[in-house]
Amino acid sequence: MIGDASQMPEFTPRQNEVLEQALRLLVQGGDKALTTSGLARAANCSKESLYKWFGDRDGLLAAMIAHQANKVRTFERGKERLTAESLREHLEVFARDLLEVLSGDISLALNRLAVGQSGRDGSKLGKLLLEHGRRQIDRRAMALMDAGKRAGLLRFDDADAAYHTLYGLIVSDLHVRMLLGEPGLKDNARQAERAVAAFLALHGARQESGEAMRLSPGR
Amino acid sequence: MIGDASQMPEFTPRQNEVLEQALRLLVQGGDKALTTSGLARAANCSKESLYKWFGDRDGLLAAMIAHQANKVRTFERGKERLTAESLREHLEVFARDLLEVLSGDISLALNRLAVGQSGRDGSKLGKLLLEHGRRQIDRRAMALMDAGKRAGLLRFDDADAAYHTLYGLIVSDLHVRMLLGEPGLKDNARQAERAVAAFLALHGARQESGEAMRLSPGR
DNA sequence: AGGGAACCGTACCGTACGGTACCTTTAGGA
DNA sequence: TCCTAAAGGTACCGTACGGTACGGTTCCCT
Repeated sequence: MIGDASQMPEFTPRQNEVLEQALRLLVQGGDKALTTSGLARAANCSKESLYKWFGDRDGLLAAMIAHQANKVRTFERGKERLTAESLREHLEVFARDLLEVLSGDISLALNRLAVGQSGRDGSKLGKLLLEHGRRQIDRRAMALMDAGKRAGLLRFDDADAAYHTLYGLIVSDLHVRMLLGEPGLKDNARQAERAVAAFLALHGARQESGEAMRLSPGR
Repeated sequence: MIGDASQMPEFTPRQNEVLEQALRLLVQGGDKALTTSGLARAANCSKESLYKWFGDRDGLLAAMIAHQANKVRTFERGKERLTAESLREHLEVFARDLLEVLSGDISLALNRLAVGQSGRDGSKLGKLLLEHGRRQIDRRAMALMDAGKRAGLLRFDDADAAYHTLYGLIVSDLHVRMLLGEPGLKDNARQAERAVAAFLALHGARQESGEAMRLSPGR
């Protein structure tokens, strides 16, 4: 809760309250449950106010995404000196956080909404979601990878490609499966460990990590 | 109703024709464009026939998935002897095919539909889609991996985990991005190459492939 | 105290969908 | 040739949504 003066749609407290209710409705019942009448009833506001504040239904959806993005601020990591161990630790924390975020109720509901809408509206919502929701976590990962490379702990030519590799190792098809309604993983930490071990085997400077995959130690 | 032992719903030619039109409508305009009236008009059939054949709208959607799954049969691979090179080639073909399938119009439209529906119906469609659409390609990959291991070309403890690793390396977040409306890759082949190189670096028996990532040769 | 803006609650409108009913048309079997 | 079953065409019903209009209420500003 710091006074962050970044770029802001910045809604009033009342509007934030309404948006929170809107998210709740969306999470509980999908986009069919998010009707203007229903939201007005649930949030104790009038439909007229909704249209005055957000323009139309699409404006409301966009506002919900912006609102959620405003809530999920990610910490900038301290500038400690990286060791092989601390890098691995940071990568695993990142992996766990990523899995946590992707499997969150609100994230899933918003992604489902944007996916469902993406055929008709020229994927406006999808773009918004990727922009707002992904930029933070992407930056964090890229900073981490850059620091790793600068410290001589990681090797790669294309940071973007390496990040996509890391992302794929962490998430695989879990995101889509969860979007389709499958329950998430039982153990995010284990998945994070394995993904990071594989990533270090591919892009780590030391080769010994290459054996980690075969041993696959339980934690 | 002759003794075809396999488990397919098996629609009549007329019904398949209607389902094809339904898929066309879905691809073009998303689920809002797939209305019973619209489908009846587009397919020159009556709404009453639609309800007689498929029960209700959900039945129609399920039938569309089954119909599409019936179309996408994957070849069982011949039992040639595997070498390191042929394994790599097979893996790359698999990767390209996977990317091709996932970025297909109909696949994307059906996945969008199932994702949008997955909040309300207990993810019935999502299960159907994963079941019908994924089983074929999963089996093909697992057979390939098993053959690779048996030939001493691949090393892993858990075939399922290794397959998920391969899948993540190939697809990363591409599927979700495409579902959200982003255009697909320009070059599937390049992505397939890189993913397979990384996979072999992790699970291949020969270590020399580990260097492939750093050199990252052009095609 | 008074005036005005913002907002709530509700009633209303047009539309479009899912689903049903009814009638007409075609095709095949005796 | 006639009869029956399947399927096309269409009109219809109930419902629910997005969006608008309007009267009443709260609250702030001066």
